[in-house]
Amino acid sequence: MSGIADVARIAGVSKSTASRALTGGGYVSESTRQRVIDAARVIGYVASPNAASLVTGRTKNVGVIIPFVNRWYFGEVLEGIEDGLLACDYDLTLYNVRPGTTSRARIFEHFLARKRFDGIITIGIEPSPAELARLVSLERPVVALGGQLPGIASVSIDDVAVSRLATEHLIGLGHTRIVHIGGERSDDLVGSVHGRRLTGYMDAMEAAGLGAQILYVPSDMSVPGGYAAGVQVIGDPRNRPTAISAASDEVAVGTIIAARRTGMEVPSDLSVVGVDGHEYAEMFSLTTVEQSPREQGAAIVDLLMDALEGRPSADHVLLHPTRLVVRSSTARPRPEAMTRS
Amino acid sequence: MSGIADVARIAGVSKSTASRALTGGGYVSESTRQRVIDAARVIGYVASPNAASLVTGRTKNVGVIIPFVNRWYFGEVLEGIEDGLLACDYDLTLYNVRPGTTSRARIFEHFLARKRFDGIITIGIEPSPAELARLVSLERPVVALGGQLPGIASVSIDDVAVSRLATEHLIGLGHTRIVHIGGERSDDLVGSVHGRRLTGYMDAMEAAGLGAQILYVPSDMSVPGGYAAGVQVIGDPRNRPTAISAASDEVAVGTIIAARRTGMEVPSDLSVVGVDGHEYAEMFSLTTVEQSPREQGAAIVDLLMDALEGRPSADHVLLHPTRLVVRSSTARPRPEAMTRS
DNA sequence: CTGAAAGCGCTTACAG
DNA sequence: CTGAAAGCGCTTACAG
Repeated sequence: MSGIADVARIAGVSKSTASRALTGGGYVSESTRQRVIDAARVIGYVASPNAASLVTGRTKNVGVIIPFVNRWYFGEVLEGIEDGLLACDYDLTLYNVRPGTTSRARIFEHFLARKRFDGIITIGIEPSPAELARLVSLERPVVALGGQLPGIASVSIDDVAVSRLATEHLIGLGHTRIVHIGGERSDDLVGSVHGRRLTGYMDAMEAAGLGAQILYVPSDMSVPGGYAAGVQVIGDPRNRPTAISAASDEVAVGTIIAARRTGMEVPSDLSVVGVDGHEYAEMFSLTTVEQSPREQGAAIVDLLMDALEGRPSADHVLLHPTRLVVRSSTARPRPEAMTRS
Repeated sequence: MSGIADVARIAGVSKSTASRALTGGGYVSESTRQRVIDAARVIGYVASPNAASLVTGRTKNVGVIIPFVNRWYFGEVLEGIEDGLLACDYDLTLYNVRPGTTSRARIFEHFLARKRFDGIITIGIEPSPAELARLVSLERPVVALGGQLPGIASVSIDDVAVSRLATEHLIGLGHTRIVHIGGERSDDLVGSVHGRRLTGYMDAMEAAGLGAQILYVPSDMSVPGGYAAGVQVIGDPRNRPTAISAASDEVAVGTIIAARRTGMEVPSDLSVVGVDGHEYAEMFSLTTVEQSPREQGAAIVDLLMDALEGRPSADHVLLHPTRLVVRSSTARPRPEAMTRS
């Protein structure tokens, strides 16, 4: 394992000069720089990040705090972040704070305290006050993706608006008996993304004078969750809605699977709309409000880099664009269904 | 930011003693140790990993090289590994070498060379000779999950056997026109998991005297991939098989979705069997050969820890157990279908 | 059982 | 533009 002393010796300069040539700081004559760089390449020299960090105080590493890795949104975002960090020459340390595990406390209290990073990106995390205090105490820039941390720069979509738009799409088609699946009032660790999407649904219903028809069924934000809830909602033939506004595409897909299994046709018997732009959306011809988590991952990296390099960032809270994509999981309700309402 | 000198001062001892008390190495009287620990707690002291690594040569960090984060198997395994490393007090640095990206080369040539880890876990990676040479040149223990690296300790399932078993299950039910979806001959970066599963299918067919009926359709190892391939296979009413042996549950699920969409009933018109034990399996009543990626993640961490602590590991190539779980996506073929064969 | 000293591999003022 | 020296925050022989 060769060190900078070896490079210096081969290039015939001092360690100081070798360091300057390699890191790009300070004056070095072009010819010397070239000689040093060549020497480094010849022996395959790579600076020890530990030693460098010790003196510079920078680690060239970013910590990513994420609740799941195995859900579409989180996986996409994580890959977007990884790409972004790679381009900036940063490593990524993964802190998986799955809700309902004891490891979450351990990570916040023990692992983060090591400060092995120049900054932190949280994804879909709504920290408790104690956790937030921990985060602040690290004295490193923190940026948030898809969660609202007080006083922390963030990137997200407007979760209320997307769900309102999805619901308005159903209302515009003539539906009145619209059930929302996914939402819940209580906000748990994943953040109240589903809570805000429920709000969007309710807003749309009320604005259309359908406040009395508001009905929502809580569900896990996953395909099996949507399936289980869908079976329940569809099961009762007398109170069956004509349309479902799902809190996410995973929930929507689960609902469609449940519908098909029950022998219902989508969209003739039941319209279903989701939110996300999931990779399965096309396969299920799912009408949805699309977001782009990969780009959000890139955007949050940019925001963090601004903070790390002391650049003022354009915006404190960056709202990422979304768009309604109409496919064939939604249609006008059947006439008899409409009159029954 | 307080250092060990502060702890030492408060506890009234030297830095040496403070360090010994905190790291557990060498002799320290019980009372002194307690005083040091208390002092550290009072000021919230956490040793700088950089400084410690610089002298010990250990980073307490593990690099994980993974092609995807967004596929069920990989996500599960990653969470299992994260849990295991957490328990051993190791951080996890993620190296996402998605196939078909330029970042793969950059990671192998640039990022890994920093050696920010005590060891490496590769997941489903079949490195090129050059990449393997890189890995070896790091002079750190490397262990592999689900890929075969020459001379490297590994954990995996018997991919040939699971697929053979799945196919035998179909044959046992009386099927003879069985198509395999997923397999391909060429092996790409993800490793030839699908190649080995194709082999298992062919072995079973040949052993049953059905060699002439062997037929396989390549597909992406994903739900949309299985859907697309399924539509093709099912589309031709004259050559339609009575059963599908899918290379993975994701492919199987995609096939089932395609079948339902085409108006076919599973299993009465078509039996489908998968491999994995995916979280969707139950929702689709999928018969499958179950593996447990989370436990494999734990097992590979154990293997790496053995190597890091100089313990001889029990086994060099550890084959993880699997089991056939019969649900209702498979059944005897219809009589007329059988005679037609 | 404890402390003074050296050193891990770098970078960075500071002189020249 | 270049080099000698100090120091980043720890741990570890080595004496005592």
